[in-house]
Amino acid sequence: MASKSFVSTLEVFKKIPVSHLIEIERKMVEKKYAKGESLFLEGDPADNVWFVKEGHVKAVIHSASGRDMTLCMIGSRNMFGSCCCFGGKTYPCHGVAETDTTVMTYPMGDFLGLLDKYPELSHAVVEGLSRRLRQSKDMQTFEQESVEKRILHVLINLVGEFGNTIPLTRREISEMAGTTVETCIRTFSGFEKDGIISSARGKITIRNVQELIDRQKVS
Amino acid sequence: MASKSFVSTLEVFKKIPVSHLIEIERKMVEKKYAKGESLFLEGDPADNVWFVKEGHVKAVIHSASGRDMTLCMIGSRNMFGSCCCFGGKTYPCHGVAETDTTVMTYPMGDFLGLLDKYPELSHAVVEGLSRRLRQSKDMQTFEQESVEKRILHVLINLVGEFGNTIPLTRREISEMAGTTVETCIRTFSGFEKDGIISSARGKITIRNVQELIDRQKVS
DNA sequence: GCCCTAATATGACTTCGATCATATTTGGGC
DNA sequence: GCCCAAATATGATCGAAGTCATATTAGGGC
Repeated sequence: MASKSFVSTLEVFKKIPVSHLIEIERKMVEKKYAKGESLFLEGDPADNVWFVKEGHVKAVIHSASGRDMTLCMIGSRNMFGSCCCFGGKTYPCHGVAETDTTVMTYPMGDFLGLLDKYPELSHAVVEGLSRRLRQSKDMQTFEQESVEKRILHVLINLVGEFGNTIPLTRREISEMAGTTVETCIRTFSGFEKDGIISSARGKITIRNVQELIDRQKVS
Repeated sequence: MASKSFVSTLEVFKKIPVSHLIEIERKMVEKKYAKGESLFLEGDPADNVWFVKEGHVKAVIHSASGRDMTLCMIGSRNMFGSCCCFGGKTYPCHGVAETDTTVMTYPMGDFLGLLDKYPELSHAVVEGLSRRLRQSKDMQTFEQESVEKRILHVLINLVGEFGNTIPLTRREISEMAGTTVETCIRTFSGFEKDGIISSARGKITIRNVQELIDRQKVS
């Protein structure tokens, strides 16, 4: 059973006895989505927590002005849904498969039961939520900075997620940085001219993260 | 004991037996701050959770470009610190007394212990965190909208906090909306001309919240 | 291999809101 | 009551980035 070992690799469950994981496992349902498919829509009843098994999922909001914004990327072995759903009856954003993706779902009601049963899980969830909240606040710090700084910020975060080669297009970066494709492309041209990144179609390679961090600080 | 009744009025503790609250109470320390004083600085060790007894506290970040931004206002009987501190060793923002304020502090380590002991508390905290996270995401939705819409958004939220008369200056609103005082004043002039608000120095009166919501939707 | 769509690229123009400057008003403290 | 600092107000200017238009390139599917 490949999926059994999957559950035990999840950070939130790491302190729960392996024998109990089998029971938890039993209620999980595996689902597959093709790139671009919706896992759930904004406003759908939030009835599951999700775990990414393979691929990447993004949380998108559609603003009144029509421009989409990517709030966050959830990579392999990460949980989502929990971040927004306790106390909320519906998903506050649109979940989209960023790549071909395999996820596991777990019923929200049962998950709340697990929190009572396992204080360690509760701790891990609270920790995860507050980490995301800190991240979110952190993003707000940059939201009034220049587009260039916001893009640098997004890139620096993505290096943590993907390593030095980021498999995303300029459009995707622009949606994460809250700008337009055109502005994003122009900014990247500048970065390439200055030699701090190189890129191919749908792929960005960072030579040295420190250079990005330094550039973010100046003027 | 006035402070004893205070603890029992806190939302997060509402499901905990009153007899246990006395013990919790014992570790709380009351502190008073004058308007403008700092409760903690960004980067201070996050060693306490806080409860507002009287007044208002704001969470501020200082961006690289020097402009301050108010992330949130915490009103009477609300908890803060928890939102950012689990798993984080330091406060990620600057806590400032928005008015003359009385707060109660509770040691972070003991609070984590309480979470294990009282699943109901754990639930309440998780719920609070995810509510704040949803709010935060919600703010991001507006951050790429026009200044007018952002200001309307801030006002609508503040009505929930203060009722129809908001005791804040245009400077304070501008810091919450991520704009300048001048632009904020100009926008308010427009609102007043159209009769959807009236105002005195440091006080904004909303005639009808629905008018704000409607205006937020157009064009 | 070819086609079509999406990604990358670049120019021209416009606009929103920041910035700077300068008044005027007002309430709290002495 | 007077003074002063902060709040409100308004004009003029500038620049970053959005918008629109148009080209070029490259990869995936048949």
